[in-house]
Amino acid sequence: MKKEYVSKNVIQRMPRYLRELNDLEREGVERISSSELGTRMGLTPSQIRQDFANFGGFGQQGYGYNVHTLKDEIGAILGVDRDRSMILVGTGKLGQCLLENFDFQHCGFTLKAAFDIKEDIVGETICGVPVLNAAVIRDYLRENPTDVAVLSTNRENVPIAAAALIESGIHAIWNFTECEISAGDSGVIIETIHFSDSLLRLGYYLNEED
Amino acid sequence: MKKEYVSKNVIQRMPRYLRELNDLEREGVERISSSELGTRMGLTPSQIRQDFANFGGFGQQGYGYNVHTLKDEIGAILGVDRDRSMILVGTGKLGQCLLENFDFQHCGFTLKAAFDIKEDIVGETICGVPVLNAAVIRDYLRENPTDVAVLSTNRENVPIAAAALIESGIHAIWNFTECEISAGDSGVIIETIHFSDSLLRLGYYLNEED
DNA sequence: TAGATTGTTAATCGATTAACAATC
DNA sequence: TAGATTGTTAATCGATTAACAATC
Repeated sequence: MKKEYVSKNVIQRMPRYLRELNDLEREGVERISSSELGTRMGLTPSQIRQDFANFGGFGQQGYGYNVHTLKDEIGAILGVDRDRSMILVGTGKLGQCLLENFDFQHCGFTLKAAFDIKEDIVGETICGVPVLNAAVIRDYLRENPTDVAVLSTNRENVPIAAAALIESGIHAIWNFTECEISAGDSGVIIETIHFSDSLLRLGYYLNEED
Repeated sequence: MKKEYVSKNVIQRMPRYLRELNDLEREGVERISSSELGTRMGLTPSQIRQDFANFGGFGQQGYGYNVHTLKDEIGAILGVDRDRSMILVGTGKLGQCLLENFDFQHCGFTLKAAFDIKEDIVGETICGVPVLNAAVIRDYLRENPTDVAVLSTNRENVPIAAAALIESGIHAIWNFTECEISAGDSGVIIETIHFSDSLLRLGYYLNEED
C-alpha cells in the first residue's frame, strides 16, 4: 500500500491535514471532498488527492472522504496511535515548559524520564517525570531502550548530550537547541525546531514590506 | 539589486547560512568558497551560489566569499541589524520561557510589553517587560504602533487575540499556538511554530523505519 | 442509472544541478 | 599571467496542477 519514499513536502503537510480533520470532526462534519478540504486549507484538490495517493488513497469515488476514517488513517501514518518512549535532556525553562504543557500522549509518546546536570534539580519529579543525573544517560538507555530524546540543553552541552544519545542507540532526537546536530551515519532521525530561524524569516518578510 | 520575489525555499535556508557564518567567524575563518560551504552544510555549491544570486551575489571570482561581509549581508537581509518593536500576548509557561530565555535583541527585535488576562500576573514585570491587561491591547497598539506580536495564549483565546492584533494594525504575528491563524486580506505576516506538527513528522519517520 | 468525485496519468511549472564564460 | 571561483545561462529533475477515465 505504502510507497517506498514519500517526499518531504508531503510529510510537511500531513500533520496539517490531521489538525484540519480534528477540527472537522469537532464541527460534526462526516464527509468531505478534496475540493471542500482544499478551500478550507488553501490547497488545490489535486494536491490533496496526490498527497493521499502516496499512502494508497483513502477516498471513495462519487462520495469523497469520511472524516473519521481519514483522520484515523492519517493519525496512524503519523503514529498517534503508538506509544513511543521518550526522555527529555535538559530541564531548563524550555524543558520544564514542555514537561508541564506539551501533550506528548496526544502525539503518541510517553515521557519516561528527564535528565539534567544541575545537582539541585536531580532527584525531583516534574509532572510525574523523574529528573535523573545526566551522567547516567548512557546507563539508562542501555537498560531502557528509548525511541526519542527531546534535546533542550543549553548550547555548550549539546555536543556531549547528542553524542551520548546517538552512541547509546536512541532512534530519534527532537532538537530544540540552536545547534545543528549531525547524525553521521548512525541513521538517527533528527527533527529540529529552531526558534530563531523562524523569527529571522519573519524579519525577512517584514523587511520585504517596506 | 534585490529581486522582486524570492522563493520560500531560499528564505528557509537563509537563517541557516547565517548560523553557519557565525560559526565560521567564531572559528576564525576569513574566506570560504561555495564548495567548502556546501560541504559543511550538505548543500551543492550551485545551490548556494543560486541562493545568493537572488540578492545580487556577494562573492568575488577566484576568491570566494568573505565570511564577515557575507554574514553582515545575510544578517541585513534577515533584519538582525534592525530594531523592531514587539509585544508578547499570553504569559503562560511558554510565554514566560520566551521572555526569560530567548534572545530577541540578537534577531533584531525588542520586547516592549506583554499581555495576559490573568489578574494575578498583570502589573508584574518579567525580565524588564511589564505585563499589561489583555483588555487594553487595542489601546496599547493605537498608542504604540508595533511591528510584531508573539502569540502564546492558550487555544481558546487565540481567535480574540488574533483579531485584536490584526485589527489594530500589527505587521506580523509569531504564532506559537496550535491554531492556524488567518490573516485574511489584512496583509499581516504570519510565521508559525507548531510543536506538535514537528513531533508528528518525527513520528512518521520513526514508523517508516520499522 | 446519472452525478459526483475519486485515483491516476499527462502537462506544466518551479527548483535544483550542471556547465561555462566572465573576471578577480 | 594563470588558477580559481564566481555569477549566470542551460539542462535536469521533482513537485504541483490539470485532465480524465474509473467507479461508487
